[in-house]
Amino acid sequence: MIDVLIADDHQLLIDGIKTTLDDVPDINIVAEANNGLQVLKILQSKKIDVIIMDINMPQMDGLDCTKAVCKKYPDTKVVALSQFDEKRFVKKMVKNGASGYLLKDSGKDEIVAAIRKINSGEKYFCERLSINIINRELSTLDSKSLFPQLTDREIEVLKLICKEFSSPEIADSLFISDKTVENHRANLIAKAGVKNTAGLVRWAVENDFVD
Amino acid sequence: MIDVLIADDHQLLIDGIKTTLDDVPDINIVAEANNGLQVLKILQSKKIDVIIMDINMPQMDGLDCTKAVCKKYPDTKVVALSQFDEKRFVKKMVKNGASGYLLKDSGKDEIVAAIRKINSGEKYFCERLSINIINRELSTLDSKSLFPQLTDREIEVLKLICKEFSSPEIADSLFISDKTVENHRANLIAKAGVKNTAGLVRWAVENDFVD
DNA sequence: TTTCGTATAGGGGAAAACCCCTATTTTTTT
DNA sequence: AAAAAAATAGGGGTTTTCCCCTATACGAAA
Repeated sequence: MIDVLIADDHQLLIDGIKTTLDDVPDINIVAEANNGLQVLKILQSKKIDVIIMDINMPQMDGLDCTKAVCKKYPDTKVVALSQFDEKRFVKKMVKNGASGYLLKDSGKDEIVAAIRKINSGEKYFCERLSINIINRELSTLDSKSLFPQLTDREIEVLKLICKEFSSPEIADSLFISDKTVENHRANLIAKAGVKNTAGLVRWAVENDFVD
Repeated sequence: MIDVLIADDHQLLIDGIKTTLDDVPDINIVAEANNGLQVLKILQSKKIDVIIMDINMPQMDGLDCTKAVCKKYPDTKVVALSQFDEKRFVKKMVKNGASGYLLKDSGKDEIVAAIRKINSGEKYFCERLSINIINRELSTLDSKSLFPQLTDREIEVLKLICKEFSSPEIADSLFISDKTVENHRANLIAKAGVKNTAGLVRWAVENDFVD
């Protein structure tokens, strides 16, 4: 039996999925939430196998919630549910730990297949993702190897570099030495596999570390 | 009477639009295509007023096709049709000469309004484009003034900067002095309205000067 | 014909980036 | 408790970027 939580701010959609999955014997909808905070609250008391997670939610969205869930409850799998088949969202969700991606107009078979696959530890990406090219990329690689693992501080520095801050300016705004910033910058350049700050910024923009 | 061509690789969507526009007296669907090459072929024999152009198509996509059409047939207007309301796509299509942008889930009224406006030489941008801010930018400005006018040489230098070339390296590969490259770099930074090379690269990526 | 824009190139100097290192403290993981 | 990873910071140097200028040559536009 797979215990599933549905998180979406549209109750209609939750009801729709519940109805759809009503007669599936091995899938059990045991909880629902309308935003990311509710998800975290439910996880404190209930053990959940798979979360069907909308990306756009108030208070705490699916991106941040997925990140939090995958960190605190690594056994709980997340499948993203969205109306957009946008490269950025897909990549971002996978980066945050999601095991799969479904579009909101997916059929019953697809949803059921996704839940089963993901519960068994596999990945599942909706066939109709416009960028099918990245399917293979994403399903073979996991969130750790997809991107070099940047530390929180490195991401912080990277974002400031992309906002045209110089090393001394970053040092001032983070209350650290400019030598430390230069170290972070060098590590970022190495991790991104680029040659200089220009390459780093391009890599950051193309891999959604900005905005 | 407005003669319209629909270009989309999903026949279902073409049929949908045809049905929708069936009873509009002044709009006539006179042709359809499933990719960009077919569009160019049709234009050789038929005079078209407005092309409803999908962005994602096999063989030749909407971006390249729009560029080709606007160059060869300046009287034929193009309205982009896409499921993505992504800044990048919108900007790219406008840059390539499109007169408007519609989302695929637009209503009949919106499609009809767009075709009429665009046929009369105006611009039309779907209200629900998530980045409504740029609506005013785009509808008042044309494709030439949308971006600061970079010279050919500047674009050449810019692309090399984005490819992680340093000024001396660029100088070597273009057979000019590194001082000249530095001048181009400074002019680029000024034209882009950014502070340093990091900002320039980000601006270049976001405005599709790379790749 | 004169002006304007573009491409070219230089001088000179300050700031930043880049590249080696080493090293300590703190946090996380095992 | 020990080991690993992350964050901190420094020394010392080279290269590049950045910011002032000036200046010439050329072609196109006014």
